[in-house]
Order: sequence, then C-alpha cells, then structure tokens
Amino acid sequence: MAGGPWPFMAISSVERLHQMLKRALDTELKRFGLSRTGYFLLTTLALIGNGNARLSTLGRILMMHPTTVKLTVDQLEAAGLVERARHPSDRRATLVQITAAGRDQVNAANLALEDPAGALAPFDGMHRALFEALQPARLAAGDLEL
Amino acid sequence: MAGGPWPFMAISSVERLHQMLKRALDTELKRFGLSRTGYFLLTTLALIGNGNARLSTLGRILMMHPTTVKLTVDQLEAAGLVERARHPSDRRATLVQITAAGRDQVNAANLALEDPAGALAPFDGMHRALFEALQPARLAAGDLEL
DNA sequence: CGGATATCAGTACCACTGAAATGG
DNA sequence: CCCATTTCAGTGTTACTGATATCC
Repeated sequence: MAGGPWPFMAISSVERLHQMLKRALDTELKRFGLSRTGYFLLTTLALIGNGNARLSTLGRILMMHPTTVKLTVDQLEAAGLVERARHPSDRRATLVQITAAGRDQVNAANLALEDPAGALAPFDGMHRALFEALQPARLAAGDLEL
Repeated sequence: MAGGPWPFMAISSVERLHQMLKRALDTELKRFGLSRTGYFLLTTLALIGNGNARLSTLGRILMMHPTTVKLTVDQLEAAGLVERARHPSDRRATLVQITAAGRDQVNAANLALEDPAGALAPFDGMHRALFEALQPARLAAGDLEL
C-alpha cells in the first residue's frame, strides 16, 4: 500500500486523522450532551469578542450550510446554551448570543479535552504541533488564519 | 479567535483541511463518476498485491462500516469497476477484485488529482509534506503505517 | 459453542436543493 | 432591481443498530 500517488496519500492521511479525532471527540462530548457541530459553534462564540455573531457569519467561519447552522442553533437554544437576539441595525439578521450556562458548558468540555486520561490521550502534547503543521496547507488553500 | 484551547485549534485545523480537501476531491471525481468512498476503495485495491481483498478487510483498512462497504462495492460492481468472487478457502468470505476497467478509471482519476490546473491546485507540491507532517499524530493514535 | 463474515431492514443525522419572506 | 439573511419543506447519502444466515 505504501508508495501510492501522493495526493492519495495526503488526502488519506487527513481523512484518517479526521476520523480518529472525530470519534475521540464525540465520546468526550457525549458526557456534556454536546454534538460536534454544537461544540464548534459554542467554542467559536466563546472566543469571539462579545460572544455573539450572525447565523450567516457562523456559517462562513465554520464552513457549515445555513440550514445546518439553523438546526444547530435550534438545538443549542433548546438546551439554554445560546439565545437569539435581534441585530441592532440590520433587521434581516438575528444574532446568536452565548449564555452563561453556555460558557460554563464549553469551558468544562474544553478542559475535558485536555485531560491526559481522556479519549484524546493519544494526541496529548501534540495539539500545538499538529495545528502548526497544518498551517501551510490551510493558508495555501485560502483558509482563515484562526 | 486566535489563542483558543489547543485541542480545539488542532481539531479545527484537521476538520477545516478535511472539508477543503473533500470538496476539491469531490469536484474532481465527479467527472469520473466516482464517489469519494468508491475512489478510496478502488485506489486501495489497485495498490494491494493481487488487486483483491475481503469486504471486512477493506472495512478495517478504510475505517468504513460493513454496511457502507457493501453499499460502495454494490455501486462499483454495477459500474463494472470491481467484481465479487468466492474466497478460495474461507467460504464465509467474498473477495472484491478490481477489474481492468477499474484500474483504468482509478489511474485516470489519480492523474487528474496531480494536475496543477485542477481542483487540488492549491495543494500542489505539498502532498508529500502534508503526509509526513501527519505521520506522528497518526502513528501515536495507533493508525496504520500506510 | 464462540467468533467472524456478509447481508438486509429500519433508523437517524447531516448536507444539500429549491423555495419563500423580509429587508439592505 | 439585485443581493443578503433567515427559515422551511423535501430529498439523498452515509453511518449506525439489530437481526439473520452461514461458516471457521
């Protein structure tokens, strides 16, 4: 199997790593009642200045379809982790605001992801190196700087 | 957004790169009438010694669910790119064998993926570096050596 | 008997398409 | 008028669960 075409090898590597991380992440998030997309959305909100953003902005940042964003926000809102609010100037838009409970939840989840005894243990200590190793390819393809 | 927790940054990077590669790969494969899973299965078969393997072996290698393997093989078989055959010694197993047409198809696809004017152009020349950059994390998590 | 293999039916989640309504 | 934003209904693909039959 070694010695395949390089595009195949590269794409397969990303695909496999994605699979493994996804499974580890899902098992860890299950205890918090969070879906993967919900976790990404919530953490993104927590890192943004005011803790709020438009649905469309979240969709662009997270590379999610508008309908998927709506569904995810619906679920998070039902769980009390985010709230919808009117945009002050643009009346087409609705803002998604993270709640205090949402911050607590996402902080607890991110702490659990750093636990050396958790599901992400195999990657312990490699997160930063992994992030930096992928920067060139991501930026070359025009992705955000994060 | 920068300065988030490292597990989040690492997982997001992999997720985003996976998204971008997936879209580029899909648009490229569309012209060959191949699905992504079909492409992975077919290329794997082409790289294996005799060009055949059990369904269960393919599932393990490709991290696919048995039912997904069956469905993918059904589709490839209908397109004449693989054939099912009895296992010589183990009568429970069925072998999937790549056909001559399947080899032609997958070779053409892999050539297109290396085209500097194709959808994978942003990653041109980075495939090998990308593969090697992901090796440590993949092997640490117990993945195949490829 | 336990375990592996393949298949099938049914379910669930997610992404997408196309449409609609509202507003910049 | 054109475009952005959000929402909704309907569709398709893929992964999963649980069950079955066959065989090592």
